[in-house]
Amino acid sequence: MAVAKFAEIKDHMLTQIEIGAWPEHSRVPSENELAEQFSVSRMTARRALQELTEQGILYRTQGVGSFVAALKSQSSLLEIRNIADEIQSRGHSYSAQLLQLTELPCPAVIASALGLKHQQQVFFSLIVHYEDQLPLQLEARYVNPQQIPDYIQQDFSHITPHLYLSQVAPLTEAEHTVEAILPDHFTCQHLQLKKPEACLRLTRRTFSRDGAVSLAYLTSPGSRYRLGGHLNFAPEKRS
Amino acid sequence: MAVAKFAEIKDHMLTQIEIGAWPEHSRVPSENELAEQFSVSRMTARRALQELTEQGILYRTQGVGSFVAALKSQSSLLEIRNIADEIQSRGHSYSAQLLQLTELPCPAVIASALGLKHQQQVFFSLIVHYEDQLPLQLEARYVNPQQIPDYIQQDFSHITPHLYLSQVAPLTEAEHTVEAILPDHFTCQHLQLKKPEACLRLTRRTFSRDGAVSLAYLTSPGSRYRLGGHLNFAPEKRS
DNA sequence: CCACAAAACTTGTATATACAACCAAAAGTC
DNA sequence: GACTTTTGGTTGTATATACAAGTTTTGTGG
Repeated sequence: MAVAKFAEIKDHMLTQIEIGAWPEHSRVPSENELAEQFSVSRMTARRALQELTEQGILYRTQGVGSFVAALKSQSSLLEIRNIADEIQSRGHSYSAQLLQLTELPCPAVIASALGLKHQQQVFFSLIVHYEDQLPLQLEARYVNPQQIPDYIQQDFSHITPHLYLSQVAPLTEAEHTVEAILPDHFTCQHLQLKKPEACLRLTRRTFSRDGAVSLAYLTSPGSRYRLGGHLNFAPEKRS
Repeated sequence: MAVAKFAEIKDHMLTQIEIGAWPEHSRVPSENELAEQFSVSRMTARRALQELTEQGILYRTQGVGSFVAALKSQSSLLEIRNIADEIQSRGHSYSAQLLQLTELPCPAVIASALGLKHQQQVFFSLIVHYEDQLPLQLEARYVNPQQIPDYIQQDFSHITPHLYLSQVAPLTEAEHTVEAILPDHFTCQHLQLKKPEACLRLTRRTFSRDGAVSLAYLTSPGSRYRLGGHLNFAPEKRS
C-alpha cells in the first residue's frame, strides 16, 4: 500500500479546510459518511478524524458530530523559528517581499538597544512574509553594522534575515516582548488590512558573543497569527 | 464501563515507569503480551501503547518492539507568573474584584478542551485584576468540576484562582496561546476602556496527572500589559 | 563455520461487527 | 401548548480476524 487510506482521508479533509470549503466550526462528514465516500470501513474513517482531532484541527462531540476548529497560524513561544520554516512545515507556500534594505542614521531607541551611538549608521531591512499569498508578518529589522558588515549586500528574497544572521553570527541569547497594538496606516497597507485590527507585535533582540546583533519588530495580524507554547512541569510528557 | 480498559492499561504502564520498574529505553510488553495479561484484544492493548507513544512516553519500532522514552529535562523558558505576584513585585498594589462564580452548562469548545461532555456542568469564574486601581486583566476561567469540586466555594478576593489551583492540583503541564484581539463591549467595560483597543489574550490550559483542570482566558489591554521573555542559547551538550 | 532460507515475533493497516453513551429532533401523550 | 417518549444519527469502546512490513532468531545445507 503506497500510502495509507486513513492518510488519504486526512489529506482530503485538510485540503477542504485549507481551500475554505469547510469553514471554521462547520460540520465535517461523519464517520459513516466518510467511510462510504472513500469505500473504507468506519474504523479507518474514524482514524482520520481521530488524528485530526489530536492535531487540534477538528473537535468532536459525542452524539453530535465533528467540526472544524478555529484555524490560525501558530508559532511557539519556546523556540525561535524561522518564519519560512514555520510556514512550510504547515504545508503552505512561503514567499517574501523585500521593501527596503538601506543604511540609515540610528534613532535613539535603536541605538540604545543595540549599544550604538545616536545618529551612527545602522542597517535597516523591511520585509513582508507571505503565507499562501496572504501577508502574515511585517518584519522591520535594525542590524548592528559593526557585527554584520555584509548584511546590506544579502539577497533576502532567498534567505530570511533570521536565518542569515544565525548562520553568520551564532545566537547566544534572545530577548522577546510580546505586545498587542493597533497598527499604523503604513503597516496596515503592507499587511493588506482594510481596517486596522489588533496585531501581535513581537520585539526580538538577539545577541551574539560580542553583544547585541539586531533588533526586530515582527508584526502580525491577530486574526492570522498567534503564539503557542507548551510547558511541562513533570518530566513525563511530550516535548 | 466505569473506566475504559485501554485507560487502565495506560495507567498501569505509567505507574511502572514512574516507580522505575521500567527504566528508560527498556522494552515494555508487546501488544500481544499486554492483550493476554489484561485479557483484552490486541487492538485494545495496541491503543494503550499508541496513545502513550503519541504522548512521547514510549517509542516503537516496527518489527522490534516498544520502549520507554528518555525523560525530558525541563527548562521553563517562558514563565508566566501569577498576576498578583507580578504586580506586587513591581511595587504596585494589587486588588481583585470577583464578578461571577457560578456553575453553568459547558459550551462545546470548553467541553472539548477540558475533556468534558457537551452541556455538562462546569465551574466558571470571572475576575478583574487591578494594578493600583487600574484594571490590568480580565480573567475568565472554566474549571473541571470533576477534578476541583470545591472550586466554587473559594473566596477569590483573597487568593487568585491560579494560586488556589496550583495548591489543590499540582500542575504537570500547561499550554498557552497568545493572541491579539479587539475586545467586545463587555470586556471593554470591565477593563474600563472607553474605546476598544488592541488587547493581549492569553489562553492557558492547565493539566494535572488526571487530565485537563482548567481553561482560562486572560485579557489585558495592549497599552497596559505586555509579555517579556528572555531566552538563553547555551551551547548544546551532546555526548 | 558460513551463507542463506525459513520461521517466529513485532508493529502497522484494514475490515466487519457489536454494543454503549450521548444528543437532537421527531413523534406521541396529557 | 407543554411535557415525555421514541427514534435515528453520531461518537466511543471493544473484539476477532486478516494480511503487510519489518526485524530477529532459528535452522538447514553447504
